[in-house]
Amino acid sequence: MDYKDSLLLPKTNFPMRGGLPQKEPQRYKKWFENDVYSKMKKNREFAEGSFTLHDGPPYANGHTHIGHALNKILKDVIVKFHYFDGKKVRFTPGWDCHGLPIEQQVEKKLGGKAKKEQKTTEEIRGLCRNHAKKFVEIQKEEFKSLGVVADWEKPYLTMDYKFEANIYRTLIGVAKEELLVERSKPVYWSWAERTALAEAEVEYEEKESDSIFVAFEVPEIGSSIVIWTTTPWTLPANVGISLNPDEVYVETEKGYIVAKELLPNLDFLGEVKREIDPKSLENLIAKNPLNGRDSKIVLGDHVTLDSGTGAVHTAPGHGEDDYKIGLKYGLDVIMPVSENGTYDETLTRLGLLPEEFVGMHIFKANPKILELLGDSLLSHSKMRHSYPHCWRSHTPLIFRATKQWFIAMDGDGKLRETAQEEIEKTRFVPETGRNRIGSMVENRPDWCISRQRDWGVPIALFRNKKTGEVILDEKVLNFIAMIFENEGTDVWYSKDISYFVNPASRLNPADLEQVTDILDVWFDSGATWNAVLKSLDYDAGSYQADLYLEGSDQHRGWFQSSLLLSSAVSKKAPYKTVLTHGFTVDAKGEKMSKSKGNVVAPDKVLKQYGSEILRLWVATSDFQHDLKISDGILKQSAEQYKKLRNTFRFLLANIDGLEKLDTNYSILDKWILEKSKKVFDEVHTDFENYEFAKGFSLLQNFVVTQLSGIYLDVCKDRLYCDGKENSHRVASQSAMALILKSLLGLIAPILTYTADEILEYAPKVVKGDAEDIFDFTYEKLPEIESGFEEKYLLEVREKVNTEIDRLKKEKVVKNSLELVLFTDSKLIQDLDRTEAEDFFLVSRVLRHDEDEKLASFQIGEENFSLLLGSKHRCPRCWKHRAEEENGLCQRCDEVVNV
RNA sequence: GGGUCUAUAGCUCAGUUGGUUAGAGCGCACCCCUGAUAAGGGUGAGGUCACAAGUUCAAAUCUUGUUAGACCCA
Repeated sequence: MDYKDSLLLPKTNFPMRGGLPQKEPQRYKKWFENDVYSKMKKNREFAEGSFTLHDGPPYANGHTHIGHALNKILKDVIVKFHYFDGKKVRFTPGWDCHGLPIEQQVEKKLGGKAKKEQKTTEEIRGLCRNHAKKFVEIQKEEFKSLGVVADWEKPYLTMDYKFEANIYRTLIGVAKEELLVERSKPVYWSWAERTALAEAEVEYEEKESDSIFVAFEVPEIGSSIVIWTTTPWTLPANVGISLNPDEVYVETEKGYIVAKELLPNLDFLGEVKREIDPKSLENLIAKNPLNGRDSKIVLGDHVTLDSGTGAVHTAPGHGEDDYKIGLKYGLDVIMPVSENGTYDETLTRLGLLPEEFVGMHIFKANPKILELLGDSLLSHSKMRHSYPHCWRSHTPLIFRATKQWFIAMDGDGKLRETAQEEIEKTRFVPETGRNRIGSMVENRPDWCISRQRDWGVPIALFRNKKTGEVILDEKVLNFIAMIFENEGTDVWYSKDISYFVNPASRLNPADLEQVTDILDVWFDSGATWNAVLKSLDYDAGSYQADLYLEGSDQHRGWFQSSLLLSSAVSKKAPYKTVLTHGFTVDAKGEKMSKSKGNVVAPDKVLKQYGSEILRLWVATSDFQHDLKISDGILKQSAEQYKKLRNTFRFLLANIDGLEKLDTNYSILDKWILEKSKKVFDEVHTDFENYEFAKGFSLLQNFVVTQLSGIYLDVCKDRLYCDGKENSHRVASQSAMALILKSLLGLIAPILTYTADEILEYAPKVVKGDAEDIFDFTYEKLPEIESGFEEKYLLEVREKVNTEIDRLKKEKVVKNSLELVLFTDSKLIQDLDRTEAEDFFLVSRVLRHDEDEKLASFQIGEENFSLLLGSKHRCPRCWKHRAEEENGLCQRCDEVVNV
């Protein structure tokens, strides 16, 4: 007779396979159509704790890559963790919309620079705006397809009118603190295009230059320092000579000073006479042989001995390093070159060169300068080298000091100091981030915030045409901010100047001119704490944010720009915690690149595996270092997912029909509840500390080995064979329901989709009144003492299994239920008989030893043996407990015949 | 070239203040079940802790160097 129909076999409609790539988009669509983020806000309206994650804006250009996916998934997981933990959460996503790359894309679309120049600034800005808008929408959909829940209906865009106004207001705040200063600084300059260039616009090409060695006499010591340069035209602007403080210099018998190491290459200088410590030369004055002006000897680490003489001609108006060392030693920034690359009147005004040079192009002047050097020119040759060129005109670039706006790090504002103090107060995860940003803030020069570009927030200031003085009157600036708030900043380029002048200021527009520089985009994103968190324009949470979370490259970027602006204006950091993640690399740990062909694209992962697998990959990777991703690694995540999904499925199937909890737990129920609580609590703590990989592997391990591997397996007999209302059975179901419920809340931040799907199939005892997973809160399991001697009993079980495995391989038995376990262990004898049988998956556990053992072993003093049972196989439950052939065992008989 | 960081089984990760024979899961191999079935269970094989020196009674752990890789800067 077939008793299968009399069993209570597991039953659920929850599908074994997820079909994630097909089904995820549908569920996500439903979430967003029902505005799940608003629901989350409403559900926690009166919650006690709160958590603000302030989103760092990705750049609104191009599609998202796997690094973006990692970043947003992590944020989503953390926000949801706090949500399911019962807190009020805020997560307003944002986009960085201004800046050069977008401007370049627009120019490319227009068909080049000439076409672009036919358009007005206003028109260009309109095109940039549309470009950014398009990619905001594209990226938004890509993020949503990862299951990321955020305020997608009202994200912040740095080009929102109100946002632009608040960026500008942040600038006003900086000015108010007297941190805004104007100063000359060398930038890449294309004389052919008459414009400053960003570093991204510089291309290196071969160029032939003059290579000259020039002697600068140092009257005080009666000898000459020899410098080497390939840009003779910069010599008029020379104000210093840099030496490396850690190298040895020598004076030759001919009276020339150079680095000792380089002398062998410079045979025209003669033999060594004596060694010189460069520190002894610091601050001495050499004479520029061109014009007899002073040239101060300074010391700097930037001096290398790769080539030249170890003594570097220093002109702060014409070089980055020169500029920096110039700041340190207070050297003048001299800049005698005009926009189009010709010398200007500065030559005669400062006595740099004779009048005939005024108006002459610098490259044409080179030979004449060489003539003028006379005997001081020790050597001259031509050389070819890689030299920066303008990407458009392909003409050689120059470094040219121009007026730029800076945020002063030191001085009265003490910005550096404030920022450093705030770093101390901030929590960094990992802790090394503190050191990293700290050393950058310690060493960074003043922040140059001006750019000579079209697409950005204008440094909207007035300058008096005659005096050159800049108006920083707050009333004047606030008036402009008000206009920006309503109309955006594009109007700065279209309306007449009088439109912006506050009538109450008594300024005469005719006396003024507008500054047309724009702000560095890092200023934009650095002001998000002000424009998003402090303004009332977004419901984005509170200032300071609980968390900023970005890739580790942002120590230099957003973390720092935000810290500086917030420290400058509000005197504190914008964040309480800074968390960084590493970069995604391939299976070998190398970075992804198109040329290597090792790029993992998010959309491909979604199509092949689904977002849940990508999310699981994030949760199981140690994101504080670099994260490896490859098809093989994703396959592994997919396997883990399957195991979890099936365990959930089995739990659902086993509690089918459970209507009311029965807490008359058996010792095994108590054991798994106690164990689950311990594990879940620990996992929860790990998640709280952002240790997802650690927590998740603990969870996975528990699910595989204890829950699925032991408990669910050993409960099969009672679940299938006991009577439906049997307390033994229902108590186990109850334990499973409790575990399922808690487990759902625990994984919901990571596998939100799956948790939501599971809930659809869950009985009322688990689901309660929840419509979906977002109505859930993680509930800790109750504290239960099982008294189950886990360590010992698991050891016995393992040994029993080893023996049974051997018997199976020897073809002695096929199924462990054919066996009876004998033991004199008091601990096991004291267990409930059924619990013991189930735990070891044998038909009987007895205390009296007999002959004909199939196997025996000892653990400590205690003896165990296995032998074939003397009773018959019950055709219903398959335990060997029936008194006669083909007869039911007592339990089954009662179940079937009552 | 400089700064910061990383390296533990094929893969993903644990590994307390130095202290027994370095752990887990996945994957793999072999076996069982066919009442979780494109599932489930059992057993097992995998590691010179990147490499080399040093400190120590004792090093995956501390120090120095080397190699490879990542980010930032020059």
